[in-house]
Amino acid sequence: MSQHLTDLPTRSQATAARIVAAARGLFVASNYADVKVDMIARAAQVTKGGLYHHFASKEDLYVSMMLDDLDNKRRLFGQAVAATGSCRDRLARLTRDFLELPDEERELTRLVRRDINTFSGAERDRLVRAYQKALPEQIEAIISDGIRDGELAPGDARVLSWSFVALVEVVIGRYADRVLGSTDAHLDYVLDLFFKGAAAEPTGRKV
Amino acid sequence: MSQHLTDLPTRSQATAARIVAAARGLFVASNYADVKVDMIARAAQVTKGGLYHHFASKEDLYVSMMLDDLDNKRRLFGQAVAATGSCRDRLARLTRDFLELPDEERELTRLVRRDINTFSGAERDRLVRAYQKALPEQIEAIISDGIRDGELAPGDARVLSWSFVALVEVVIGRYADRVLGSTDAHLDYVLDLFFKGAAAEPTGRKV
DNA sequence: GCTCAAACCGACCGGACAGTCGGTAGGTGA
DNA sequence: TCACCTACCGACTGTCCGGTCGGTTTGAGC
Repeated sequence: MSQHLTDLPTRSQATAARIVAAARGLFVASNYADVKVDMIARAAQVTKGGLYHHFASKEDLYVSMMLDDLDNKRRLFGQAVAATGSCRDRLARLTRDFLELPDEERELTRLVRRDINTFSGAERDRLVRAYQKALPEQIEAIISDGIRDGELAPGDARVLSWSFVALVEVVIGRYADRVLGSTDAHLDYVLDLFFKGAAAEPTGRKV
Repeated sequence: MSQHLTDLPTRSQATAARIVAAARGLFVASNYADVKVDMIARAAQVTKGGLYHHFASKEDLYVSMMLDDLDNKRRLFGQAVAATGSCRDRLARLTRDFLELPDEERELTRLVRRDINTFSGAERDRLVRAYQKALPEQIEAIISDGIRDGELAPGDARVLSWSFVALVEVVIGRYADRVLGSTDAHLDYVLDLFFKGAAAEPTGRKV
């Protein structure tokens, strides 16, 4: 190994990375069952045998790909959690970081919810846990602070964080993405709706 | 045909209905690919041959099942659209009608979004159109009225309606369902969040 | 330039599963 | 009771695809 003292990628690592990249593109475009191992291999310029030299199974490849990505996202969004400022500002930062991701990486987030029923037992749990650590839990942390500081009305932080995630997913949908235009418009829509609601003017009436 | 002057179900119709009912239960529990035709047949007390006597293909069975159900929902939610009253009241009625549906029928709504990528071309479009007619379009109609009457702030009614649907889907999730308890609590959560937002108090500040 | 291991190849295997087809059962009308 | 038609049966088939395995290539170290 000429590379044993550096962290330049070895040939093996480069091939594995090529396979993962090819898999990402295909899995984003179609669901788990419709992506064939042969397609991934061809897209990655490897044969099936070569692919299986690096990954134990199709499921292993999928899970590796997702866990890598979710760990990156966890680190990325962790910055917003660690940031100082109002709850709204920190949520804005996190959401902006998300919206400015390359299309493919942003779309990957949908996959967990789309394909999660495909897996069973241990692998499924690993995926769910990684997803929760990357997104809902970090948003929940910010929202909990918001509630504690009186910026948000008291409520279940986890349900609120899932609601927030759901709203973000709406604005990255095909139609909403087109209607809203700029990233700033997306951001304003989500934050305004989440904080102030859709009513025409602040209603002060008792419930 | 002894039944030709009545609308009592014939033996054939009864069997077809049994198959559809069995398919519903199984498709709600697992995704399209994981439900085998043999399982549906067994659950419906028919053989595979019998099943294929009534439906041209697995896809045909799935689509028939969904179109039937979506048409029922379209009629059900149409009542809220036709109702008089404030935008909030009509949305509340529609949402309550939805939340009070039997579990299985409520869950069916998720399937469209879950399995839609499984199909291609014509069948896919039919499903999407039926779904849009049943849910987003009817909500959009109510929301458009709300904007026109000044009850809601100006905005894209379709994006708002999808946001509303997304919030409803959150509260029927496992965790939120448990935390919120009663149907009324679900309803209040969704409507308050959608209309007034999550902020602690009505903010009057200029944007 | 020889050696050995890791990387890679691709024809093949075997199980799963949607769909078929030749046949039987049951009921209806003449 | 006979003729006929629809409903239903279930063993079988063809295909698709994840995974395997005996082999070849590559290149690092000596």
